Amino acid sequence: MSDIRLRFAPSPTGPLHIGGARSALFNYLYARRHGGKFILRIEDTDLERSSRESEENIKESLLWLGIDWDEGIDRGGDHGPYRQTERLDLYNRYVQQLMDSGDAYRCYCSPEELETLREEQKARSEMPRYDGRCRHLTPEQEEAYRQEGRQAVIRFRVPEGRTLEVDDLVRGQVSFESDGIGDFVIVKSDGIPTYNFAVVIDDHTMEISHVIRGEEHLSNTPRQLMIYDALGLPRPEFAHVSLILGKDRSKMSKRHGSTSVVNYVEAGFLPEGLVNFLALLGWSPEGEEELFSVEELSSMFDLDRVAKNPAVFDMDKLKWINHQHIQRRDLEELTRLAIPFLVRAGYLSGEEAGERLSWLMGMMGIVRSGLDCLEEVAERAELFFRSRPLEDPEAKALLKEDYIPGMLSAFVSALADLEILDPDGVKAAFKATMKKLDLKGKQVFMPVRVAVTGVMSGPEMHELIPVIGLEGVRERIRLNTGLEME
RNA sequence: GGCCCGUUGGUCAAGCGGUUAAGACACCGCCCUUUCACGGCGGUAACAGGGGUUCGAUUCCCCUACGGGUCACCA
Repeated sequence: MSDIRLRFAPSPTGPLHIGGARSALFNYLYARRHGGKFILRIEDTDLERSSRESEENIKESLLWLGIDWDEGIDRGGDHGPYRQTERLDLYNRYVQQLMDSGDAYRCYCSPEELETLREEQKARSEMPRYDGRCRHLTPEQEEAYRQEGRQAVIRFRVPEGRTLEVDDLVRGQVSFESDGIGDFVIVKSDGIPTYNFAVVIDDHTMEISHVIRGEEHLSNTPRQLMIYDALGLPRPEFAHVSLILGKDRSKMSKRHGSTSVVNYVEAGFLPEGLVNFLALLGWSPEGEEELFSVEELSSMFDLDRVAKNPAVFDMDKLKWINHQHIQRRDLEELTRLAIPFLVRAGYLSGEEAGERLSWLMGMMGIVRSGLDCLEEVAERAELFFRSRPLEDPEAKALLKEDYIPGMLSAFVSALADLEILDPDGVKAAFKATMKKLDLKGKQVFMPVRVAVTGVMSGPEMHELIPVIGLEGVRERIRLNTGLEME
């Protein structure tokens, strides 16, 4: 039995962010790789911003990505509850311990007073931080504040002159001076612990062995280290992964476009494509291969190949990787995944889709090579469902020649004569038409394409025609040229 | 501003004292294709700057510059 335990601990304050997804993925992959457990904990101590809706979104997104958890919310386990607001009693015990040892104290400063303090410090161009004015209140002073109706917070008493060191699994030795850190709040005035405190208690009581998280938490680490030390608790291993940046090299945020996992679900990316891309953002495999399934990643991933430098989110590469995974997916599965997009485009109804599955598979087999994501199927598949009205002047010009009606008619009857309408048959029909009327390929291929599809480009005609069928061909020619085909 | 982290082609990224400095995406070219894509082949393109250490630095150390993160009763 392995004692490797990792966790993903999001705050349910919005949909799962792409950076959060990568953190979750790294934790998950590390746990899988080393035969450990992966736990999902919800950090909802921010009552204002937390919502069940966000929690649901996060869970859904994780499951969509294929990142399932062994323990935690909805799964149970021996270390619950897994939602911080349900663990308040537990935190209180540790707070009491810190109060008893003198490592924590009550502070009665009002938000306004603290704001004024910060302003003053800024004006003197000092670092804004709590000055410790409530550090040594007498019981009488405390009582007086309470009489005023003031609500206390509990602050951690930061020791002076201490050097805090982390041996970070990706960044190496990193040290901080405690003198640069002011006494910070561990319990808010409403009695709810703050992140920096709760995370320590939770990671300890849940026996988390490795904390893999974003670099934005690196500067929080010394605070957490001091709490571990004050409580006499063993520290987990830490690994801080660098941030994912937007095109302008600042932390990826809303203004960079699609930042939540649901955005990619909606655009029709495949979970394995997004996972593959995310894994490659900040981590690199040993060989030159870049396309992997989650299972493969699970057997390869490790922290020693995680990069220290931040990575810019490259949409082009995501598309390419997703394109590759689209080509690898089972055709029927891919077709089923594409159906919602076809329905949304108005090409067919959900019921029809079920009845025409094999036909749809035939179509997908042709268009999939051009897809970076499923959303694009709406455009790519359009000509299988309807002919665009003939608008392109260049295309129109092609149908003006005198020989066109005869040629089309000959071609359609050649198609009609076929025993089976398959790619080879269509090729034969093209040949027969050219031979019969003594025409060159140039006079036949493009005009037929335009007459049938209304546009100058698209899949090979010998692939397209068997799928739309003889009637489809007749109908489209009638639509685009007004000619009736026998 | 203090503290912390980082800096190899446009982007991801290998490299862990001696290499013609990989590979991928993007881009460009050619081929395939009587179309557009797909696909195949090839090409352009990088060690931020300055000091050390060393026989030798992309690699180790220091400084500078630049980028980012963080300094909340948010996580």
